[in-house]
Order: sequence, then structure tokens, then C-alpha cells
Amino acid sequence: MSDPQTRGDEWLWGWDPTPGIVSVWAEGDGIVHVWRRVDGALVHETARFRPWVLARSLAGLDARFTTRELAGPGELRFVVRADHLRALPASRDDVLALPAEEQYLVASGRTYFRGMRWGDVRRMQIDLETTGLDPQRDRIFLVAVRDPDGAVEMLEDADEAQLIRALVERVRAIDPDVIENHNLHGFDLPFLDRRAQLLGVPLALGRIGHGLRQRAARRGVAIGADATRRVRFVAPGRELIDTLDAVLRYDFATRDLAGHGLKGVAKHLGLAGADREHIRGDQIHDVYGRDPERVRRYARADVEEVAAVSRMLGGAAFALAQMAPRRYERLADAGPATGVIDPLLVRAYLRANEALPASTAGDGTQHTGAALHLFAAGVARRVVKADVASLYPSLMREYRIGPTRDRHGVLLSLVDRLVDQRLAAKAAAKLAPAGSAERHAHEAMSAAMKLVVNSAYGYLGAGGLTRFSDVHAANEVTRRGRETLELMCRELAARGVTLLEADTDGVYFAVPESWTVDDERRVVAEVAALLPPRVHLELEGRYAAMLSHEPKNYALLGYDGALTLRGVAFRSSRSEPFADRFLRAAIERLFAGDVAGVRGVFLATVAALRHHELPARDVSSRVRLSKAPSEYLATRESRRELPYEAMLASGRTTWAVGERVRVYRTARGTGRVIDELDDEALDDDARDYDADHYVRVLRDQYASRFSRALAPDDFAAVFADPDQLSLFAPSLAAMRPVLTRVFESTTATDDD
DNA sequence: TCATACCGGGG
DNA sequence: GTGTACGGTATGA
Repeated sequence: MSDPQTRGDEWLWGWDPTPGIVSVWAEGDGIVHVWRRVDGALVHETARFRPWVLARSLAGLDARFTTRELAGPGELRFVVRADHLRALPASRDDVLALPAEEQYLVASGRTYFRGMRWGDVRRMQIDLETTGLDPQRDRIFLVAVRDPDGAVEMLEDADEAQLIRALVERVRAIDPDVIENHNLHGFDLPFLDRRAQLLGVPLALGRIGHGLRQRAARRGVAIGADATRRVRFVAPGRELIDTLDAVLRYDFATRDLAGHGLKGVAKHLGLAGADREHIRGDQIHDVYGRDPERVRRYARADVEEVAAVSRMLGGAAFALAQMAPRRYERLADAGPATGVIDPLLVRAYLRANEALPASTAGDGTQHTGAALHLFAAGVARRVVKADVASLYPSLMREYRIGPTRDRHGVLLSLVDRLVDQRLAAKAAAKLAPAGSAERHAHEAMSAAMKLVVNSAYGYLGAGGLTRFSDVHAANEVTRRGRETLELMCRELAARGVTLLEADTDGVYFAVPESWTVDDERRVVAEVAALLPPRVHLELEGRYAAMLSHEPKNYALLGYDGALTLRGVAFRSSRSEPFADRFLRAAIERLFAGDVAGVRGVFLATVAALRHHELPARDVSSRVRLSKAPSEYLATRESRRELPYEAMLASGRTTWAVGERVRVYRTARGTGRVIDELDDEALDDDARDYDADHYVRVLRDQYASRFSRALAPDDFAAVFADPDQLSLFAPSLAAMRPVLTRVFESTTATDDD
């Protein structure tokens, strides 16, 4: 038995040093194909392995099997082997049967990409341009391909079958380890597969075999009639990577993306060219007919942006594949708990010759969530946000909270190691030159480690899904979390701050007028010193003012004047443009202490509505049509609904379910549709909207966001009808925003 | 009004 | 032989 240090390393990285594995493929027959990059060249090796499963008992099993009994109290204690996977039982409650290539990786201790850098992997990008989104009806007319060295080529052919053959030929000639695109698994591959099938063209995109295989995947596409069965495609010998998965993971950590589409993401990350060609999706084929060069520029930009997004964000999955015993493409879309941590634990227990627990449904214990407090509502000045980074994993490490059935403490060992090695990776990244491959590699490793560390708590709470899940341990983590948050709040309050809102791992508070930045830092540091050593409280942000409305619904004013609105009360895609502008302008006045100014904004908005000074677009809202025309007509007599009435009144009698339109209410009580795409429509703007209705909307749905910020009488005066202006005008100048303490507001949020 | 189910993307 | 989260929106009772 090896020493604890080595053992812990093996749990995290495996043990077999074979370098350069870029793809693994195994069937049930005990033959495994391994493709490796050796000094840049591709080597294809095959090896034998004996398929195996873990079983609770040997009852009913044939004498042809070989078996081995594992130690410890776990239920899954017999390793059963056979010449072919077919002869072994499939996965069920009392049997663990991994996919064939994972059996090989777990047993051998090999992983992908040892000794490789992210840039060493040969990655090709492909992007289909089609006449529409439905492969049953639409067709492919162009494919952009980018080879691993950056050369871009357009494949075009009016004969779609020829076009698909040309694509397959290019893939085989370039022979990449990885094929990438944005939404590859959600669009390109299913579309390509369907078209190839309809046209009878073999889709031999892999390194062996003649067509694509499928694997079950929650976030795959529905194939055939059974919509509950979702799959992703597999090309043996290559890894099919969807940059959308990398983007989702990235945004999960940073939460700074407005959307996950390729164009927006590339722009956000600074990867888009200044003259990037844009064409609206439904016009691409039309434009191709008139101006094919433009579509080529567009498709070229797509594959180049995919390559750039992948280079920047794809390193994290690459790093995960150096740790966990699964195919790279599965680690790229796996959930971190079931998809990364569980395989690591399985490998660790088998390495220790230790039996695994059977999956259990849990004992019915409820999972309790984090704490959420609203202490005060209204307007506060000099606001500080302090929070604990990675609170839950820190608590798990501090109090040694792990799954009861994890006798060897593998999960905590993994978390300890990952936290330490992540700090090392972060430090190494800082030392490497900006933009260098080394820095990228260290940052990617750090991102991958963070992903796993932060999901360790989720692993505990995922009752039934993860092998070692333990709701009691998860509850102990959240209990410690609530305790920590309460301690933070109590100690901050004792140092003279005004608590505003606290949620899970962070707290907003206001400091006295006389305080300097150093005073703010000092109290945070003092309170941080009272927390357990591994729990690090930090000053996360400073704001000039905060309008606290409801839990998780607030507005913040930065010291740079930037206004941030959070929560449904302040931002909604359905809100009318005039109302959005009203909210921002009025909140700005409020933060300036200018209550008369708030009324001014209100009065100006009311007047603009009543005098029809605003274009109809400003009062319109974006809605989704969820009923088909026939559906709506069936219920129209009993219940009239504005969006559909607006469509009918605008002469639109047909529409597609799911279509989004801008509508507004007209004075005659029906509605009208605004053509969003047609800027000219502004010119013949009838401005026939129902002004009184929109004044009511303004007062009831938007002015109400100020109810906590003003004393009740003041609130009534500020948002009173314009006719009453003279009554209240003299007192407006004396009014001040208020902050009110809220009592009994503590909740433990329910999550599951 | 409130709870819950579903979506995010691609042409 | 699969399973994130999160915040928003659309839906049903």
C-alpha cells in the first residue's frame, strides 16, 4: 500500500503515465482503441481489456465469469469479469456497469492528455449554413471548415449529398482529434445526421466505423417519436465538442454574460473582429442568393470565433480530462457532481480494493437551504458588500464534513488537494507572461479545479443521483453556513454598521457617514478574524447608495455613477421601454436625494403619455405567442387576450406558436402589433395607445418600487395625480428618502 | 396572486 | 444507460 501522499495523487490524477492520449474507444468485446499524439504525430494503438461490472451478489451469475471480492462494508463488493460486456448484467440498483471505455480508464489508471498542452490538441471547427432549422424540410447549402492550423475553407454545392460527401472527405483528410462548433450537439450534428440519412450518404466522421453512434444525454436532442429520450452523437476516435457547453460553465462561474449565443459571447470576450459580418438567421439563405460573398464572410467569422472561444474557454474541460476517467467529450458536458466527482470516487475505491456503496434513495430527510435576511428596506448610503468566497467547500474542509459512507475520506481529500493545487495554479498563472500558452494552461487548470471544488457540496445534496450522497452532511454544511452568516451579521452590527440584506454567503450593510474606506476594510478584517481559519471574508464591493426593495430585489449606485438593477422588481424583458426609462431616471433622482425630482420624472412621464408624445413603441411590450390562431379563436369569446387581439387587429391572422411580437393596448381597448424589424414603422406611428391604461401601469407596477424609499404620506404625494400638484408642491423639497428596519424577515431558502 | 414547468442555442 | 445552476418567463390551479 502506497503512502497517503501518493494515494491522494492517484485519486485525483490516476496513476498510469502514458502520455498523449487524445481519444479512446472501446466496445464490449474487450478491444480498446487508443489514439495518441506522439511528437505531434498520431498513433493508433489497440489493447485488450476484460470487461467488468461491480455487483452486489453473485447469485444467478454464470461460472464463466471470474470474480474478485472487495474489502469494506460497501454493498457493491464483487468485481465480475467476462470476455464480452454482453455476458454481464447491465447497470441497475445492485450493479454498476460503466461504459466500456470508462471501464478501461478506471481499471488502467490512464487519463487523456498527459504531458500535453491545450494547444497540442488538433482541433477543427465546422459550421453548417442551412435554409432553416428543420432538417425534415430544410437543407444544407454551405459548410465552413477551419483546419487546426487556421486555414478556412467554404464547401458549397447545390447537390446536398455531394456537399455532405465533401465535408466527410475534408474531415478524414484533416484528421482532427476534436471537431467543434457552437451548439454542435444541439444543431449541426442532428441536422447533418438527419440529412445524411434522408439522402443515403454515409456519415463516416469518426476514425473507425461508418456512421455516427449515439449516447444518452440529458442535454441532447430528442430523436424520433419518443421525446423523453435524448441523445448526443459520437464519432469513434474523435471528440465532438460543443463550445456552448464551455460557455455555460464559464457563465455559471462568472454570471456576466447577457446570453450564450456565439456572436454575443465572442464580442463579450473581446474575440470578435470589428467588421464582423452579421446576418439574421432567417435571412441567411436569401442573402446567399443575392450576395454569396457576404454569407461566406459570415460563416468564416463563425468558425473563427468558435476556435477563439474554444481556445479561451475550452482549457477547463481539457484539464478535467487529465483527472477524471472519462472521455474528454463527456467531461466537457458533464455535470460536475455526477459527471466528474462520482467517477473519481469510483476509481479511488476500486484502486483501494474497497467495495462501493449501492445508490440509495435517501431516508426522506429534507434538504435545508441557505439563510436569507432582509434587515432594512429603503435608501441607504455608503454601502459595502462583504462575502465569503467558496463558503460551502471551506466549511466542508474546516469541519471535515464529508459523506458518511466515504470511509476513506476520498471526497475531502480531493477537495483539499484541489484547493491547494488551485492556489498553486493561480500563482503560476500570474507568473507566466500575459497571453502565453502557460498562463492559459494554468488558468484553465484553476477554472477546472474551482468547478469541482464548488460542486462538492452539490454532490452531497444530490440524493439518489450521486453514489455517496448524504443529505445529513449537506444539511450540516448549510447549517454551518447559516451560523456563519449570522455570526458575520451580528459582529458587523456590533461594530456600528447598519445591516441591509444578507444571503447565503454575503451581506450588504451601510456604514456611518464619518467612515473612510480604511474603516470599512477594518471592520471586515475584524469580523473575518472571528471566522474559522478556512473561511475567508472579503470586502467585495463598495457603493454610494442602495435602494433595497425586497430580498434579492435592489438597485445599487456605484461610486462611479453606474446604476445596477437586480431582481424581477427592477428588470424584466417584458417591461415597456417608457417604464424602464422612468425607473432609471427616478431612481437616479432618488439617489441624489431629490424627491421633487422623482415627482418631476413621474409628472413628465404621465404628461408624455397623456399627450401622446411617446411613440407607440415606448409603451409596447415584448410577448411570446403561445397559442396557435385556432387555439385562441376557440376561447376568444369567453376571454380576450391583448397579444392575440393585437395580432388580429393588425391584420395578422396567422402566426407560429412561440413567435415573439411587440404589442400595445390601443384606446379602443384592443391592441396593435409593432413590427420590430421595421424601423420605418416609426414614421407612420399612429400613437393610438391607451394613455390612461399606461398611466395606471406606471403607478401600479413601477411607482410602487419606491414604496419602501419614502414615508407613506410622501409616497402618496410624490405619485399623486398631476391635478393635485399644487396641494403638495411646497413640501416636496423637504422630503428625504427613508430607510426602514424590517422585522422578522429570516428565512431558510428551500432548495433541493 | 401563487406555485411549477420550461428555457437558455442553432438557420 | 442520463441527471448542475440560476434567473427569468409562461403556464396552470
